[in-house]
Amino acid sequence: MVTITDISKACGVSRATVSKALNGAPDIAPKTAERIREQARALGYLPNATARALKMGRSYNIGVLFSDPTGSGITHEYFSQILESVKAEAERLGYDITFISKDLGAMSMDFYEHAKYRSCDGVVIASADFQDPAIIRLAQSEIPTVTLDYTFDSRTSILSDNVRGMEALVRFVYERGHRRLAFIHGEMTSVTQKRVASFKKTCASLGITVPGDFIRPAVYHDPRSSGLATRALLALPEQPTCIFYPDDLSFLGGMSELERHGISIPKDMSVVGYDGIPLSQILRPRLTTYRQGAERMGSEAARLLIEQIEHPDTWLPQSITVEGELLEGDTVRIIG
Amino acid sequence: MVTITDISKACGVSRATVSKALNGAPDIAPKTAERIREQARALGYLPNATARALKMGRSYNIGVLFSDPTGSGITHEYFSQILESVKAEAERLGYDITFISKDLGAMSMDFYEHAKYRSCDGVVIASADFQDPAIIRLAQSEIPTVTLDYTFDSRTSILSDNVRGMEALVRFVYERGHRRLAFIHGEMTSVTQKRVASFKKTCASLGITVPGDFIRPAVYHDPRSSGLATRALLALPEQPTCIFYPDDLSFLGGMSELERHGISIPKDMSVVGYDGIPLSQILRPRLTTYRQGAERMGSEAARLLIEQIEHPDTWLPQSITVEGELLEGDTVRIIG
DNA sequence: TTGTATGCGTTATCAT
DNA sequence: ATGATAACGCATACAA
Repeated sequence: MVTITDISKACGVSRATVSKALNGAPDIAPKTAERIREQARALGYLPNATARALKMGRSYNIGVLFSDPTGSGITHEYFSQILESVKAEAERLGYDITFISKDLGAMSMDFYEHAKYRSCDGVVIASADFQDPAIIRLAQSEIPTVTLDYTFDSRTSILSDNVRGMEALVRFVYERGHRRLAFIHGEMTSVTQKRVASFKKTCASLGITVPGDFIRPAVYHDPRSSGLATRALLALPEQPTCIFYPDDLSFLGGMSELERHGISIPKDMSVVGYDGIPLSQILRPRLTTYRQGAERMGSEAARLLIEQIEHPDTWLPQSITVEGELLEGDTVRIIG
Repeated sequence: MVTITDISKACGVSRATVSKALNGAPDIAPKTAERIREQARALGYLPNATARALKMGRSYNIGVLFSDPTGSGITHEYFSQILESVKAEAERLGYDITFISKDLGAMSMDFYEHAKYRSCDGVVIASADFQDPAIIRLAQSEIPTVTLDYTFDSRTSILSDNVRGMEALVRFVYERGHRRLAFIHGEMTSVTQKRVASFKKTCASLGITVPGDFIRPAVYHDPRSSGLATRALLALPEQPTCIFYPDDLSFLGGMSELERHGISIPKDMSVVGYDGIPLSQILRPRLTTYRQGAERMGSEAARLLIEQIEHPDTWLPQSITVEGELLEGDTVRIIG
C-alpha cells in the first residue's frame, strides 16, 4: 500500500507537506505541490479513508436504514428506487453508504450502536417501524438523520404528498362518473392514516357517501390480502364501481380475483393503484395510479442529510414534500 | 465517545488489559475480565470499527458491485434479491457491506481504487460488464472477489444453472407437444450464450429443427424490445407455438403485444419466461418459468468470499452452481 | 497476569 | 514555505 510516507520519501519532503499538498492547503509552494501530486499519481497513491476517518472524526459514510417488518425491504421496487437514488446522490457528493441493521454477527447492537460503530456521519431512515424504540433512539440521538414519510420532532424529513395524491385520484375517478368508491388500505401507519383521511375528506367534499363496508384493511405489497379484500367487496349486496388498492403490487392480487369472477377491467370494474412503479405502466391495461417521486425523495434525503452534516451551524430541520403525479392509465372507465 | 481509555481509568487498569479483556484474550484473570466487561457495559462502550480496521488491516466490510450498464441495477427484482441475501449473510457473519462504484464525488476512481479506498476486505461482483477493464483489474487484483454468473481465472464464482434451466424448459414444452419453439434472447453475454446454446442443443437432441427466424435478439429487462421481437415473430409466415422470453419482466412486453393481436395465452400461444421472480407467480395466468436461486446465490457468494478472507491459506478458488427450479405455471398449453 | 511501548495512515497545531 | 510532533482508538509484541 502506498502511503503519504512513501511519497514524502520519494519527494524528499515531510509527510505533513505531502498531506497539505494533496489536500490543496494554501501554504505550500505551487511547484512543490505540483511535484508532490505528480509523484502521488506516479506511485498510484490512494488516500486511506479509514485513517482519515479516525483522524478527522468524519467518515464520509452515511448509513441507510431499511427495516421492513414484512421483510420485503429493498426487494420492493419503490424502496429499491429510493435506495438507488440515495446512493447516486450520496456518491455524487463524495459519500459512501452502508446498511444499518441490528445484530451484526455475534455482537448484538441496535441501530444507533451500529451507526456509531461504523462512524456513520448520518443516517437516512428510509423504511422502518417508527414506534420501535430502537428507531426512536436513533432519531433522537446526536447523529444527523433524515426520515422518509415520517417526521420526528426537530428532525428533517422527506414526505410524499399522500394527501394530495389521494385527492387527485378520487377527483379523477369522480370526474369519470364514479360515485361508489371502495378503498382497500394498508396497515395503519401514519401514511395510511393520511391516505384514508384524504380519501374520506375528498369524498365528503364531493358529496359522496362511503359505506363503512367499502373501507377494508389489507397489507401493503401483499397481493393475497388485497385479493381477499376484493372478494369481500364483491360479496356485498351493493358493489362499488371503482376499487382503490393500497399499492400497485397489491392491485395484482385484486386483478386475479376479479378475473376469477369473470369481471373485466375496466369494463365491469374500475381500479386505481398507488406508487406508480414502472411495472404499473408495463401492464395492460396500464394502471391508473399515483406515481410517488421516489427518485426525488431519495436524492433529497441524501442531499439534506449531507447538508446537515457539512453545515451543522446553519442547519435547521425541515420537512420537504415531494410532489407525485397522476398516471392516467386505462383502468378507470367513464360511466354514465 | 467512550473509549477503552475511559474504561481503563474507571477500572484502574491499562488500556492493553481492557483491550484484551474485551476481546476475550486467555491471559486475563477471569474476575478482572468480568469487571472490565461490566464497566464497559455500564459506560455504554462501543468498539470503533474505524480504529480497529486501521490497526488490524481488516475492515469487516465487504464491497458489493452492481454496475448495470442499462441502469436498471438494483431496481430489478432479481438483483435486489441477490443484494438482500448477500447483505443478510454478510451481516450474519459480522460484516457490513458498502457499494462499490466509480467516481466518488470529486475524486475519480475505478472500482479497484474505490474498494481499496474503503479498505474492503473483499468484493462481491454481482452484476457488471465483465469485459470492462476496470472490472478485470479488480477481479485480478489482490482483493478477494467472488463473481456471479461469470468466472475469472483462479477466482471463485457462483453460477446459476443456465444450461440445465434452459434444458428443463425446452423439455417441459416439448413434452406438452410443442415443436415450433422461438427464443427471444437478451444481449450476448456469457449467460446468454449458455442459454442459447442449451436451447439449440436440447432442441437438436429432441429432433426439433429451429428456423433461424425463430431466434431473435432483444434486451434483458426491457419489455419494449421483447414486444418488438414478438411482433416480428407474429409477422412470420409460419409462427411458433411457444415463445421463450429472455426473462420474466420482458415477457410482459410480449404479453401486451400478443393481447394487441387478440392472441390469448396460453390458448393461442404458449410462452415461458426466465428468472422466476415473485411477480411471475402473482400474474394470472401464472408464468411458466425457471426460478433462479437468487437468494442462495447471494448467500453463497457472501459465505465463500468471507471464507476466503478469513482463511486465505486453506482457500482454493471454486465455482459453485446453484440449482434453480422449474415453475410450471399456466402459460404452456398441451397441444396435439 | 498485567503493563509498556509502538504503530496503523492520516491531519492539525505549532515551530522553525 | 516547510517540518517536527502529537493525536485519533485500538491491538499486539514484548517486558515486567
